[in-house]
Amino acid sequence: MESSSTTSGGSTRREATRQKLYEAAVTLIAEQGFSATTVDEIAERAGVAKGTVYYNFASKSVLFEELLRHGVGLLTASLREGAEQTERDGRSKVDALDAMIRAGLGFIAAYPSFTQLYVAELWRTNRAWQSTLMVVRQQVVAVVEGVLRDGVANGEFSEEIDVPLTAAALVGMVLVAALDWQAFQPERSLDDVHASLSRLLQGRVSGRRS
Amino acid sequence: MESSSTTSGGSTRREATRQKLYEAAVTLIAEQGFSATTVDEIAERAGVAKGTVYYNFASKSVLFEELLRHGVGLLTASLREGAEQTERDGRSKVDALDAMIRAGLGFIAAYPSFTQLYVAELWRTNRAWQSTLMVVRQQVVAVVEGVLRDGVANGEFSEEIDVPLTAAALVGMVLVAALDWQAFQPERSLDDVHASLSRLLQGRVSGRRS
DNA sequence: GAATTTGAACTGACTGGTCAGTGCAAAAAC
DNA sequence: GTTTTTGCACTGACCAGTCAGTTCAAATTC
Repeated sequence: MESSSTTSGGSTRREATRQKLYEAAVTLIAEQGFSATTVDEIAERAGVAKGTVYYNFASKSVLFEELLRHGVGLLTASLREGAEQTERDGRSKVDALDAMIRAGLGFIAAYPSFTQLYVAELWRTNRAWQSTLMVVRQQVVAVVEGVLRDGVANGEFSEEIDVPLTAAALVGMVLVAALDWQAFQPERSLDDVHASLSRLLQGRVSGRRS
Repeated sequence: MESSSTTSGGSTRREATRQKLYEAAVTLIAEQGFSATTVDEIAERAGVAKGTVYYNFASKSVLFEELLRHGVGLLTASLREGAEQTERDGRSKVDALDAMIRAGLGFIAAYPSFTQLYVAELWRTNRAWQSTLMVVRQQVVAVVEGVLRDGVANGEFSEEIDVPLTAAALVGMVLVAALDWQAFQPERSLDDVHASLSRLLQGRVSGRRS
């Protein structure tokens, strides 16, 4: 999150340090995983001493949990914003979904490391931060669920759809398609990828017309 | 959990030991990640001495790479089998896709740990087994791409679709939906989940009543 | 307004523990 | 008698977390 350099109360220096640590940690953990990433590495990459990490965060796990929350906050905000724009224009819910897909792709393009890390850690079981993961997952899926539910309510979507499951599937579709895009065909444009997913969403894959 | 001995080669004693090690490693690594899982744990869970691990595999990484290849072999076989069944019946390519989704869900239900591990490790960069990951990803996506290409060729799918990207998105959709199913709503039946994804695939979400 | 004090932020050497991988003699298994 | 497994002691590297000490800007005192 941007830190307004002035504002009262909180020490800005501390906030800046935390931000640097988030940025260092997110890339390292995305590349290597949580356990393979050492606190020394994070400190070095952030350009601070190891002690500073522990001055700002109670432990390596806590740093990770707060990083997760921080990033998911950005993601959900971005999704919601995408959806709300179409809402203001009084467009359909399919358009809202479409806008969210685009917003999701945009976010992932902007923060690929965070997305990598999110996908890699989300379905692990028996870990210290299990509850944080659940919360964080639910926050993302809930945004999509909201739009789906609205669409069902106004008759735009079939009542037969399973809202939670469909929402999860949509999120997965976007996440995985985007990661694949970044990792294996980064030359493609966002519009390109968005168009493909849009087509898939609207069932124009199995329809024969052009 | 349990799996029959894998077809080929008579079960040498060595083969059986390897299998036990795969099974032990897959659950542990799925839960904790590669780095957080120790060789001692794997040996203990497999009911084998640590020396045996190193008698059978050159290193922890090699064990992991071979485990990946082994599992992806099972997955692609299962997907292909699903698709081929509809092919024998001369059904449409949508049906083949549908059958593959079902086969994928079935596989994931049977080997949830492997799927967890696969998703968690697939988009990591800068790791020792990078090349193995690429190969293994391509094998899975290629199966889906094949069906899509066939469908485009016979006019059943629009020529506008981006085959590689759509294939990746479909794989992602199934993987994530299935992991979510297992992790957060395991009481649902396979049929249930399959029906939802099927509906999504065929664009009956945004469509009018069926 | 210069001198002094305060305390939040930061530093990095150090500790106690963990873990991948080795070596090898003896026992099983085939 | 060859292959495979066992058990276990050992090593060297690595790492999370600690803590006594440093820095410095703002607050306080004179």
